[in-house]
Amino acid sequence: MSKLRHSRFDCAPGCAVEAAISLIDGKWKCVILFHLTDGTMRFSELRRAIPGVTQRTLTNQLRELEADGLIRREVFAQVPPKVEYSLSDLGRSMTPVLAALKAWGDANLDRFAMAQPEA
Amino acid sequence: MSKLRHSRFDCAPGCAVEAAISLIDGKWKCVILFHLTDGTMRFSELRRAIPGVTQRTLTNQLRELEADGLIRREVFAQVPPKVEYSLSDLGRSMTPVLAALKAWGDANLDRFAMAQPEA
DNA sequence: GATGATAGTGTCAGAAAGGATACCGTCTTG
DNA sequence: CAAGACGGTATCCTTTCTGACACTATCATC
Repeated sequence: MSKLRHSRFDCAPGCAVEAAISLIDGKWKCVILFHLTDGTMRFSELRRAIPGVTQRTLTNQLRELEADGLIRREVFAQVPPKVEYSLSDLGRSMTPVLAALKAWGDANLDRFAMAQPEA
Repeated sequence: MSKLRHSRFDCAPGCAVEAAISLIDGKWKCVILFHLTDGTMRFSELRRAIPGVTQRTLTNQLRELEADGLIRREVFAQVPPKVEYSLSDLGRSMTPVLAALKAWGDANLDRFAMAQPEA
């Protein structure tokens, strides 16, 4: 469980990469995280920012991210309910990963861009 | 059957990230990619290297990785069949992403203690 | 003749993820 | 009074992923 001893990638069961992936595995999680890197957002803001995700799914993903300690959830007990989501320190530490993923995506998106519907 | 597997990458800045994630999303894909960073491997080698994955699942994951252009598959038409898998250039370009994931995992694995009963 | 190694494929089945839809309570606005 | 915004829940459903298991073909070996 301590650090993997090889400098090269090690893929034993329970490897660190798998663990990291498991946290951002989810159809919308990385999108959520990305939006939150810009700053705090309310639930409805996220919903509008990510068209195509249903309330239920968004809630689920947020709950999982929260359970994994990647985001913080602040509830304001006021009459029109207000809930703010923001990155935790742990979530912010994920930024390099997201950056690497984004860099890769940006560099290679065109390769398979044709294989998708126009939408 | 290799196209609509990936969700649409049309929208936000997070889409590139989503695209990248979708390629390594799969229970064993990053494990496979890691093993292949060491060099070419045969099917049975991978199978032995990754205990816990079934033949069928391994085949599926390899097929998807191949369909996504991350790995190359070379079939040698000889009597005991021989198939070698190796990273493609695209697959190798994913290395920084895997490295970032591994770095994050190494740094944070202890935080959330996804303790695996690993030797 | 039987068995094993190789690299799969085919079928079945369960789990999990995600989507559709409806509903909740409160308050404000029309 | 009714509708809408807010941040969800609850229920149902479908798709997808993954595992278990059996089966194939060829050749070498026992």
